[in-house]
Amino acid sequence: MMERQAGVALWRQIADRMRLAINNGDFDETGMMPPETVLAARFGVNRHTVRSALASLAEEDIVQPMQGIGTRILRSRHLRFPIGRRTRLSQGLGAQARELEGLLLEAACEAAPQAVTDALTLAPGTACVRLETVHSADGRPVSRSTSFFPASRFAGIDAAYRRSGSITAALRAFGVSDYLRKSTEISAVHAEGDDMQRLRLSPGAIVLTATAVNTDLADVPVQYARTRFPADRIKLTVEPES
Amino acid sequence: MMERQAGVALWRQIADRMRLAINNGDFDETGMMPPETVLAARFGVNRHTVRSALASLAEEDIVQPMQGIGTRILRSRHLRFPIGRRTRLSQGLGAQARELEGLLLEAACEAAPQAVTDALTLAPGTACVRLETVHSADGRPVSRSTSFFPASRFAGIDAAYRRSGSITAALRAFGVSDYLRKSTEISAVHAEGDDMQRLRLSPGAIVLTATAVNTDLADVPVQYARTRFPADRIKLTVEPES
DNA sequence: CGTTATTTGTTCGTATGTATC
DNA sequence: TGATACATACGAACAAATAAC
Repeated sequence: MMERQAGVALWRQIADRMRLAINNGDFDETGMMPPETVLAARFGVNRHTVRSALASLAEEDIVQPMQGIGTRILRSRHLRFPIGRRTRLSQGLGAQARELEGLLLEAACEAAPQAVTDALTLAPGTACVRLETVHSADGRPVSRSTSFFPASRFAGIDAAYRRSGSITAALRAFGVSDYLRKSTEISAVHAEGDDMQRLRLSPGAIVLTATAVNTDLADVPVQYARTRFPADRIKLTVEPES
Repeated sequence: MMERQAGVALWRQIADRMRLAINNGDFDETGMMPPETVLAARFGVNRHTVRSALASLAEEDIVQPMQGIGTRILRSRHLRFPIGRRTRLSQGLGAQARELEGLLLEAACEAAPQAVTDALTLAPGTACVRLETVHSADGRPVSRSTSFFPASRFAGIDAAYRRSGSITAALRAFGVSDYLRKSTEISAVHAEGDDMQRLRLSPGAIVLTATAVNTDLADVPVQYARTRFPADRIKLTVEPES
């Protein structure tokens, strides 16, 4: 039935499937999880194993166990983040959350890695401003970004970002009235280290990674960004649009 | 150092990181993995643990251990699958593999799930033709698709697909000369059941899931498809185009 | 009001897998 | 290779809280 002895604990596999079912709205009628004994029978495992899985979901604030009553579902549903010609981080999630918050974790000016200079068509080792940010929707972290801007043109953009809390506004302060998404590359990996902490994920959680290059209206690259989204909280959508 | 009691065995976490490093081209210069003792030191674990991780990668045909010499890297690099206005499964991967093969696993005509009828703007429970396919590049499975076509318009499209091995050709046989990608939704989950077998993945492996709706030139929905890509073999790219 | 059924919470014990030395 | 410590999974209870009668 379910894979054992594969390097992934049974309780975690079950936690994954339950999280998915919750996000899929499978229990929306009652707002409660089925009883542990029922879940154990459904997955063909011991009740203890189901309890471990539920404890893991409770840790993530997805469910709340209540003795004598059952296990309540606290959160469900994905947010959608649209990727298109004019992709803006804050704007994309705008209507889907009551409160959206951006936080600048770190800013530095340094020689950029080769992947960055290649994408921005800069000479290898060119200095760039690097911004590390996290965005939260209704108190839940939903994205973690690492951005690079050519330092020659955008020195001090970190201060502009700090003032406005917006990349769009910060770029405008440097004369970039508008910018377009040139390319986006999407992959997915298991969460690691800093991302796990910042996005409040448990080990084994999946992050969607979008690597993007933005250009100004003259088609000159202005930003290279790698944004990580928790796959259980965000879906990416691609909308054909001008 | 690395997370314990996390539901994911250390050797699997390390296998994940090594697979990522290999795909990232970190060992391209030599084409060999560093010695086990070096890897053990780098990850801060016992050599046995590294050996378990390497055994797992060998099982996936990613590396090949050779007595007295070292561990050779067999495969690396991602394929890129472009998503755009005119997304075609075979065409997208065309130039990146020597040999591309599509296989029809199953065809059926049945009442479609609600998610499908909603997306295709059909009445709930409308009959659809369902096609289950796998695509392989150079002998490696790279995608697993489930497609739905309204049965009233496309009855027998399975035969057309069987003849041509192409959705584009099969649709053309039904008078759809061209079709466009209306929407795409991307998420990522752990591989399960049938997908694990068909894509030859190990448990805990990540699959990128693209759910798409295609319409004909009159903007009438013709196809609903859910395609699963192994995240360690495929990256999705979003290209703004005409 | 107490009784009963349901449901989560806890404690034993045992066997196997994981990781180190 | 064997010894050791801990995590995982199962099984069989029993305790505690809640709801319905």
